[in-house]
Amino acid sequence: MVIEFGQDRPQTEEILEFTKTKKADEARQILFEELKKKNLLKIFEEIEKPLLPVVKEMNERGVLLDKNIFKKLSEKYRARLAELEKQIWKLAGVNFNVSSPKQLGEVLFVKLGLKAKNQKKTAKTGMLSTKESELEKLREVHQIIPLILEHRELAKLLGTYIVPLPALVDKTGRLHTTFIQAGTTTGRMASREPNLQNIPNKTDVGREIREGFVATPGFELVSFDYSQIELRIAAFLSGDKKLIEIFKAGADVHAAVASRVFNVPLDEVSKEMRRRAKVINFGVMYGMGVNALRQQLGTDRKEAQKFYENYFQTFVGLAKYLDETRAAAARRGFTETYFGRRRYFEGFKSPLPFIRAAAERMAINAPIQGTEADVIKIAMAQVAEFLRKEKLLEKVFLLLQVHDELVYETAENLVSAVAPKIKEIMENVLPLSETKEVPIVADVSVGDNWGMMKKFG
DNA sequence: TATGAGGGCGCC
DNA sequence: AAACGGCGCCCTCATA
Repeated sequence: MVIEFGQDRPQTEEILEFTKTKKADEARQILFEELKKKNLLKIFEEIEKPLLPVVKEMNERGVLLDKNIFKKLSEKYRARLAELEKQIWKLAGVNFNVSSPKQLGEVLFVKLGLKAKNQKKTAKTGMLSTKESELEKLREVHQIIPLILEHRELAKLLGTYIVPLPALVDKTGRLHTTFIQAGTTTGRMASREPNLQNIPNKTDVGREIREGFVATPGFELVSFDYSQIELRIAAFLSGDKKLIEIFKAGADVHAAVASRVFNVPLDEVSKEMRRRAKVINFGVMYGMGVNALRQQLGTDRKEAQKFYENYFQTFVGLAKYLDETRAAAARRGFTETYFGRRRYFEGFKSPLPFIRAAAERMAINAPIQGTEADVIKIAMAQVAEFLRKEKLLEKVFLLLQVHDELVYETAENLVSAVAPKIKEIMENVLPLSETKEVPIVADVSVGDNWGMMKKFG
C-alpha cells in the first residue's frame, strides 16, 4: 500500500477513512506498519514524538505584543501610503488601484509606454509582470517606479502584519500561532494563523514590526540562530574536502568560497566577488541552474556559465554529491536526510522534462533542508528536557521556531546562566565526530524586543 | 457574500 | 515562459 496523506493535521475521522478502519487502534497499527516499512520508526520515536509536547507548549505560551507600537506604525504608514498614492496618480495622470497588478500594468506599459528589454511576462495570463525584479529594471526610466516600490512594501507590511497581528492577541496581550509539526514535505515545521515564521526582518520598516514582539516583564528574549547551517550540512553530507576545510577554519564562508573560486588571496576578495559566491552557495542547495544564476548575478550567460563551472571544478566533492543525490532519488523514488527522514517523489516518472527537472531540484534540496529540520527539532526537545531537569520550566519558555532559529523568553536574572547551556545543546546535536569535523554553530542574541537584539557573549 | 485563481511577497 | 528549495497570506478580480 502506498500511503499518500498530504495532510498536516488530519482529524480522527479522516485518519479512519484513510486507513479504511473503524477503530483508532487499527488505524494506528496500519500507520505504524507503514512507518516501519519506510524505516521511519526512528524518526518518529526519537525526533517527532518527544517534540509533540514541546510544540504544544510553544503554541500555548504565545508571544507578547506591544499594541502601542503597532498602532503608531499603522498611523505612520497609512499616512505615507496616502501620500504615495496621490503622487503616483499624479505622475500616472489617472487615478487607479496601485495594488492591482492588472491596473498597474496598464498604466506602466500602455499609458506610460514603459518597457525594459527583458520585461518578463506573467505565467498564466501572459501579461507583462509588475513584480519587483521587473520594476527594478525600470527604476531609472521613470520617477513613478520608486514610488510604486515603496507603496508595495508599505501596503504589504501594513496589510499582512501591522493591522492584522494586534487584532489577534488574547486578553493578556499574547499572540498564539499554530506551529504545525509535520507541516512540510521536507520535515520543517510550518506556522499558521498567523504565520510567525515570516515576520519582516530585511528592511528597516520590517524590523520596526519586530520591535512590537516584546519580552514579558521580568524576562528577556533570547534568540539562537544556527549559523549557515544548511551549507555546513551540505559540506558534511557531501564530504567535500575544500568546503569542510573552510568551515573548520571558521572564516567567513562566502568570502572563503570566493577566494577559492576566483583564485585570489582571501584579503583580495572584493565585495562583488563575495556577493557572487554567496548567491551560488545558496543557489547550489536549491538546485539552481546556470540561467537562474545569471539572472541573480545580473551578468551575461557566458560569465555565469564560467563561474558555475569554476565553482564545481573547485568543489568537486559537492558536485559529485549533487549528481549522486539526483541519481539515487530517480532510482529509488525518495531521498533521505542524515537521520533517515524520507521524502518521496512522483516527478521522476513523468514524461515531461520540466517535471523531472523540478523533481531533481527538490531532491537536491530535501536532504539538506530536511537535515536542518531534524537538527533543530532534536535541539528543541533536548533543551526542553534540560529545562525540566533544571526546574526552569517557569523561567524559560520557547516562543518561536523559525527554521534555523529558536526564540526563548528567559527570566532576566537567568539569561547569562541559561543562554550558554541552550547554545551548547544546539551545537552538539551533531558532534564533530558525526559531521566530518564541520562545527555546528549557534549565534546568540538578547533583547527586550525581537527588533533590537544584541549579540550575546 | 463566498470562493478560487492569479499575481505578488514576507520569511528561512 | 519557466529556468531556485520550503512555507502562508495579502489584495484584486471573476464567478457562483
